[in-house]
Amino acid sequence: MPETRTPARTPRRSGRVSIVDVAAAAGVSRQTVSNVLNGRKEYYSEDTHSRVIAAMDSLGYQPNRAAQSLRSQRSMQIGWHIFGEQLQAMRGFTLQFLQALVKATSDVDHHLVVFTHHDDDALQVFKDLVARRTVDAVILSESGVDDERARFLAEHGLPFASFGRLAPDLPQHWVDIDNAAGMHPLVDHLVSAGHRQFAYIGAEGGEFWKAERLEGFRTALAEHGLRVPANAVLHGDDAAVRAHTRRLLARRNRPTAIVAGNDAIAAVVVNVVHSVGLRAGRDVAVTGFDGGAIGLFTEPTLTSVRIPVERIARELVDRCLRQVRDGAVDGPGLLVPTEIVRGGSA
Amino acid sequence: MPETRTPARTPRRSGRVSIVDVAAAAGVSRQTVSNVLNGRKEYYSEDTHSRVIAAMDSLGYQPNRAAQSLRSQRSMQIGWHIFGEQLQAMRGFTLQFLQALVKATSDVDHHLVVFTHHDDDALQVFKDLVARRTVDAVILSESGVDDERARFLAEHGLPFASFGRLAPDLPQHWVDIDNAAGMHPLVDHLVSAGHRQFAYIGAEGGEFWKAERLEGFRTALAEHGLRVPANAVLHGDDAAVRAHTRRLLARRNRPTAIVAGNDAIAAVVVNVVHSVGLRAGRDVAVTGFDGGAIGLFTEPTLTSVRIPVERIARELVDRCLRQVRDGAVDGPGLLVPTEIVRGGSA
DNA sequence: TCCATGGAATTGAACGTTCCATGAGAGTGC
DNA sequence: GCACTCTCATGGAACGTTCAATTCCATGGA
Repeated sequence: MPETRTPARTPRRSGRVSIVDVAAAAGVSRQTVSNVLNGRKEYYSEDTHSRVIAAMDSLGYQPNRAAQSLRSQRSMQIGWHIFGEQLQAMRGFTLQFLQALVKATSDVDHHLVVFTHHDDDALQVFKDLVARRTVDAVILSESGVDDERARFLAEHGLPFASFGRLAPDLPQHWVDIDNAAGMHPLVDHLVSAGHRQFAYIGAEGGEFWKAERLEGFRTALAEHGLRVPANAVLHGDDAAVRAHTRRLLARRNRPTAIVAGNDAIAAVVVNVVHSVGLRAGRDVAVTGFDGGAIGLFTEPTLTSVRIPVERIARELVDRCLRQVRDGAVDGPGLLVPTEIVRGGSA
Repeated sequence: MPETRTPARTPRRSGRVSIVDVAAAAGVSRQTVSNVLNGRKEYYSEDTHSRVIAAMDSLGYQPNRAAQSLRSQRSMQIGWHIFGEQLQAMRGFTLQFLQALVKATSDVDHHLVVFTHHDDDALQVFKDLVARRTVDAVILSESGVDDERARFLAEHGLPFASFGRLAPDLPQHWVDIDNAAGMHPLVDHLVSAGHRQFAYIGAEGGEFWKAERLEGFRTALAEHGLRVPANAVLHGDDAAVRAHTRRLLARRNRPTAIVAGNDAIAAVVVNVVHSVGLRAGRDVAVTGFDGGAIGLFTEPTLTSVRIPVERIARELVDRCLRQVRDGAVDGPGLLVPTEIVRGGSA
């Protein structure tokens, strides 16, 4: 009998082309194809490499993620966890950040899976992630310094990276912007434009970045020998911002420059400025912070501080993968610089 | 030697608890645990069911996605593909839609994977998806009637559902809002408030929904015996919208109501209205369309038409899963109703 | 001649689940 | 008592890949 068994050329039931089909076509073994696929150059010759590549191309082979994932214990997926508030409210750069994350992950041949929590237990999502290993790592954004999500992930050994500084006893896997430093060019610009009377309107809430922006604002002013009166530093939600702004503008010695804690607030301020018959950028300078799309929809457009989302996304993904590859690496956090965006509002 | 080899009770190298551990703990077979897991009630008794559940709980068992996926040929993941423009521009509900999708997918025990394309070849992403089967189905948003993505997916047999109507020769797996119908209550409201002089400012581009909103606007007016003058129907990008609005407001017989094609445009219009010293909602009525977060950031807030994103997301996911389960089911598309949102702008 | 060396490739096993075919045991009908 | 059905349960195989160990073969030194 010339051939006892010839299962080789049948495309197998699933119809999809697998690694063994490629192996057969290239005249090598399964494992060799796998090695080529994973670029383990020390295990194959230049010649076989090209034969395998040719076979893969001609068969239109694509490795099966589930199989790779099962065997290698890697999902090739990165999770992104966001709070509902980030979506509800118009945190200007959330969308840009999403796009940046999709790009950053796909650049390293990974996929981005998005998570939110809906019920009370914010950690439930993470318990599932840890147990089922559906993602190799998690990116947290809008994290507080003492983020319970980060703490949980650290305890359970799931790699993560956080957009926002973390407490010293947590692994320092974070990327953040230097909010305080970002304020300086903004203030410099305003002062050199002749402004001396300032007001600050920030978002309510105790997050680190909120305090830091205000602090940076104060420090920057101080460098010019200026200070902001205590009654001109205000906080609040949407409605409060409107009210604050109206009252500020009604004062006898009304501020000539209103510095907002973020673009969304600045947009509201601009609106209120107009609604009382003044003009932003001419009668009152208004600045934001984010540098996102919101600033383009106001009239005039916002002068703001741009957060380099693409860079941040890349760094976060990079930190995640380093942990996946090398185990827990506890490097220092990273502060990325911001840059000022000139619009018409200041 | 007392022990030659005893791999039995050792939790196996990976350290994770698997289906066989549960089986051992419950005193049943692997397959029975699997059956319980998948709710195949005809294959186990009530008694074994509770024993298995108890064992799973006490061991903290979570099924391994990769293994399930490999064997069952289901990834339990749904992809969402978006164009860069949806992220760059402030398509108001993109974020809300994201949140709704995350919720809708997690409600049916699936995950959401987000895709964009970066290079020229928009279909490259889909070629990968088809070949690697990383997702069971794809959700398209902002789809044109003759969407090439939908056509490609239909050809390659990957289930999909589209937010936006599709050409008749494509599988009718779509959900959409009735833009024309949505305009009617808005116009009714304006007319009953006494408005007779209308203008319309829409986004540029030939998308179906843009034409339909304008058409709905016209029809609704006609029902009141009114019509909009040809020179008061305008289109354009951001800058053009500003210019258009200024010119409209400068006319001797300026419109008393400006109907915008979406919230982003309406926001710009409101801004311009204020910047020329008028007040939206008092001197000029302004309406939007989307009913998203943008409308809350203008002063006054926008009167608009709310798109029921949660409902749409649910329906899209549902359509996807029906295809995955039952094969290609070619039901009719679904038009979901909108509702008017009352803000201060009209 | 013999053995160590090392590059290139191969084979058996394993990852954790579900599919498939089969089996044990109890109940039913004749 | 026997065949039949029905419920519940089982073990082997398979999904497609990578890990770990092994083989093959040419080379070179002792």
